[in-house]
Amino acid sequence: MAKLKFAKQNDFFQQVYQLVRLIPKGKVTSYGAIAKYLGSAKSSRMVGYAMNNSHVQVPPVPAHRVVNRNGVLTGKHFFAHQHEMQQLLESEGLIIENDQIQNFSDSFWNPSEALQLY
DNA sequence: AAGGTGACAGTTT
DNA sequence: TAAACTGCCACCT
Repeated sequence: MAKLKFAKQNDFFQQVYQLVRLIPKGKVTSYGAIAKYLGSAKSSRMVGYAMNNSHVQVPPVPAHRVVNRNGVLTGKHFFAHQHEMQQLLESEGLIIENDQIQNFSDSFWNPSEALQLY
């Protein structure tokens, strides 16, 4: 009885959420890197799409640590307050200017390398 | 059930 | 050089 409705999105989204939760504080990654790590390099758009439900996920997903390939805070508009994403990143020691992360390459966190895929 | 969508990325003009 | 177009694939209505 009582089927669990939230067991629906178990495939891609959950993997994305888990991976995003593994991003260390002060580090950021890109949608493409996540998609590639999950095996679907072409599904980078879907990664961002997954973040739409990130706010209802539990535990919460640090979506602010995910930006696009250019290091631009493209998803800031999806936060409660437009500057929330930037502020969160700044509180983690990152420098953001004109909605773009400075020294992005230096703060980039590559899941494939960090998790040391065998 | 089928079509439309998108918090991207890569290619072309 | 920068801007614009297309591909993409899993989710959503």
